[in-house]
Amino acid sequence: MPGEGFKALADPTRRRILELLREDNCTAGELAEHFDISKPSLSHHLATLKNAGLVTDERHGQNIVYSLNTTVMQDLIGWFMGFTNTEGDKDE
Amino acid sequence: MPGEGFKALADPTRRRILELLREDNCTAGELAEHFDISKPSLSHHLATLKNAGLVTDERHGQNIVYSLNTTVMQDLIGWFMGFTNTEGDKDE
DNA sequence: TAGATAGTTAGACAAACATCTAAATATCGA
DNA sequence: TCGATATTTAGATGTTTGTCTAACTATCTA
Repeated sequence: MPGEGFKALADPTRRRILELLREDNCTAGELAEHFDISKPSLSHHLATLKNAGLVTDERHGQNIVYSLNTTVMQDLIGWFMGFTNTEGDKDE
Repeated sequence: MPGEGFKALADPTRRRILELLREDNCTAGELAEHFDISKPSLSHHLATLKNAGLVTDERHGQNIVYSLNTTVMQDLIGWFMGFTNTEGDKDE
């Protein structure tokens, strides 16, 4: 189930988008200013992130505002946490 | 720099390999028993994980034993941790 | 309602990826 | 050294991905 999330994180542009949204919610246009790719390409990345559940979008007039979905982020962190403390996990 | 790590995690077979190695070190052959893909395909996945620094390998006679490199795993976790506690990060 | 602005959808294309079979390398045991 | 076993490397192939331009949809403003 979290497979889409991991795939979404594989691209550096998408990771950077998440980092920007961590600071503050942004419109698609504001996000676009940070990258050297076309708006359709950025839109495609946003759709990938949305599909993975990592971001949500909401229209405000002409703009569409994107926000981080921390819940899904937490799920991914949960997977990673299984790899910390491996010593204690074993029956030893 | 952690880009290779994230790309390596994008594939479900590779994530499963990491989960298996979390339990115990394995030879390439032992790992292969858990998957329905050819040995060369598995070897390719292992090379990807090795290239990302997520696993290390060591030859023991005829076998090559793979182990998790928890250090690089921790680096990835570090990236995720930046997404927890976002409220406290802001100047508010 | 017409024009401008914000953003997405459609379609094409090259690069990257996962997979396979066949062949090569490395080690062990007789 | 020869044959068997473990694994990787090479080369080919179909699929997925990231990118683009062109066209479309939605909203605002005059």
